[in-house]
Amino acid sequence: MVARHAAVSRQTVSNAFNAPDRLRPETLQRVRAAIDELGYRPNQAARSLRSHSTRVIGCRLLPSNSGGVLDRLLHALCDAARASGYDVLTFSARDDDEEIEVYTDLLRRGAVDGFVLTNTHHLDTRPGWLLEHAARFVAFGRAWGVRRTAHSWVDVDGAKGTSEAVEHLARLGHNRIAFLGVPAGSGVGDDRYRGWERAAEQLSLPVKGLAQRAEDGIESGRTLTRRLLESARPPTGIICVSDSMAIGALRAIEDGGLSAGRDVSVVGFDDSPIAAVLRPGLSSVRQPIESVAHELIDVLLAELSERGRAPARQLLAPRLVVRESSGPAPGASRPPKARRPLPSHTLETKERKQ
Amino acid sequence: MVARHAAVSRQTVSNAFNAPDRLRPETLQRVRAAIDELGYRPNQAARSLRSHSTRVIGCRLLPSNSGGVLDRLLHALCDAARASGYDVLTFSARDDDEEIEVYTDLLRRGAVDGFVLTNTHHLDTRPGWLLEHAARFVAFGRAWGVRRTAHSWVDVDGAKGTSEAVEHLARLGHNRIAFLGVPAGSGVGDDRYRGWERAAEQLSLPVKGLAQRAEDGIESGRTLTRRLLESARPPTGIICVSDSMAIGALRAIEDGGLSAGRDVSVVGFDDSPIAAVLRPGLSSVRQPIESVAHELIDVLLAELSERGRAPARQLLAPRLVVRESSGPAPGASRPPKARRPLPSHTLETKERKQ
DNA sequence: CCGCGCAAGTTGATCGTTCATACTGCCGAG
DNA sequence: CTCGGCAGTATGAACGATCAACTTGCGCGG
Repeated sequence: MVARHAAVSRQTVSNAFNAPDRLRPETLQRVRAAIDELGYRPNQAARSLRSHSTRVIGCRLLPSNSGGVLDRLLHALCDAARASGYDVLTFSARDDDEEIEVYTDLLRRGAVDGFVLTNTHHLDTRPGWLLEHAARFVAFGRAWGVRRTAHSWVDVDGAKGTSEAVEHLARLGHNRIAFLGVPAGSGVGDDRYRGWERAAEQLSLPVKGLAQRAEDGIESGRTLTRRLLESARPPTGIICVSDSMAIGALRAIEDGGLSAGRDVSVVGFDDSPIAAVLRPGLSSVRQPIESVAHELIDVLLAELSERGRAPARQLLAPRLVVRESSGPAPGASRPPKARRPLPSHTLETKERKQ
Repeated sequence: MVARHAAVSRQTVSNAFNAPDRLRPETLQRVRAAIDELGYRPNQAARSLRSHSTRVIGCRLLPSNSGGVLDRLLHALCDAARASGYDVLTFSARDDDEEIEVYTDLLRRGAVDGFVLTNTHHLDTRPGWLLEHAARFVAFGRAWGVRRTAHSWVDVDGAKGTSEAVEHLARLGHNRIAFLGVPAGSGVGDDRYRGWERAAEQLSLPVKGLAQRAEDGIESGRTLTRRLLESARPPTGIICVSDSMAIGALRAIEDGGLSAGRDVSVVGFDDSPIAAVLRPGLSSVRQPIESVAHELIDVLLAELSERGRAPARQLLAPRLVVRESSGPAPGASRPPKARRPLPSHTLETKERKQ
């Protein structure tokens, strides 16, 4: 400890970092001056060894198909973590089992204090494993398919997102609004489906035959949309569980010689970078990823500091980003409720940070 | 050290990890059995403290605008690092100065052994700073604008990529091939420009007035392409420094009532996920990011193990991914050299891993 | 028969912190 | 005047591995 440059003991320097309120202001200032002068930073390894906390958080990289959401999350996580004096260690894994192997390794080696779980899904084995092994973690995504969640999570209210999408289209005069979803059983998909269903029922819009489901993907979206458009009473608005589905929907609309945003409106989910680049620009529900990251870190740090605290849950609201793929319903020259400019949704100008 | 379960000393267990060749095979096996049985892993903090190596590599997250390249790189880096017993610690930074601040912090705290530099650019201050502070690192990207590079790097031969794009279009019968670039001075942009120029001259194709430059972006690509198409002798092929530029080019072609891939062919650079999703699909030069990541890790580990070794340089070749945006030149019913199926370029089927 | 050298494994010290506890004044109550 | 209590600081030990130096056993040449 070279910082006896300040004529104090090691421990006092240590306290200057870890418990500054225990020092007399005068001493603190002297120690801080010495620290700055010498450019001293406590060695991480020694600190971890003694205190059994590494100040590192582990996070699996998602497969890149998540449409830029992971990218934003990781950025925001790193920022939020660093602001609290933590670092983020990333790893990739082909599947959940491999992820658990990495957990085992990192925990046994004492390389991380806790984890941020991403991409939680129905019957996810990871939370149970982590609880069993007394690891600290927080999930981005609720514990789908589990009766009582015993762990902390932060999530985005997908139902609210699709509800708002329905309301948005309804305000534009649409009265047959379809939903392109994924097969029942996926927590996220069911959540978004319910938002559509709930809003449609509240607005007395039809739902029968208007919900189509298939595996996520552009081709799925295209096929399902073609089917919808060829039906006896085709919808004029389509809300999609993902942007990929929505891209497929846009294609099917073009395929049918129709114009997206004029003849049929489409809303996607996740506001992936592609959404802003497509023509027409894809209206999409954007998750407040930056806030999610902050909450994740907050919750995880609470989890780390207090053993055995009650699990925290945070549900954040997404926001609809309106682009050209959603427009007034055909024939509705004066849409019922949209005489005033739309209040709750913002028109996007260029790139808008959350 | 609970692993005296094997009736040996601590140090022998340590050797089983760090120098297995020093143990008698028989002993080694006994120790390994005990390790497996107890699920023991050496504590990272203690190991780092004593050995002054953390087995962690720092890597800045790039701003997400890099069109998916960073995402792939990070995945591959994590995989390659883990395969060599290292972990990757990520951080974000708004600019190079902030990045250097993080370097300072991580190095002083002894939290990482070295860095992978991404997004190197003209007159980059980071390599100099790192060299000056005796930090180990390897750059993804050459040291542009510096006479003698004193550090290791791995890069992709951008000139080769654009050259191949020119050859590809030439084989399809195009004889006026333009280039959309960024203003001179950016190393990457100049490199890609030279590839176009070199190939065009070798094939005796005109270059005069066919190279247009502006800041990277969709709108730039659109403007430059409009200008080209309105010129006296418009090109039939356009090679772009980036996919964003190429997207702009596609739009300008549509704007002009032309068909991309039939009337005018377009080739982008980076093969961002958007390229496969656009209609027509965008032909694009794909960087071998996974190989880059492996090389980066190899070079960095060599750098870590041998102090003062000569800097390593690796230049890898990209590969053109052909999609619908590049087709036979209009009027060239029998393109000169393409009677046989194109040999060196593969037609993409769905998603192709590098 | 001695001693040298090498292979295989052991031991004490050490890395740079923080923990637990002990010390030192100083103040005020008894 | 003494002593308990407290705030502020100092001291010894410990965290769990690796390093460097030391032991032990064995084969082999002189």
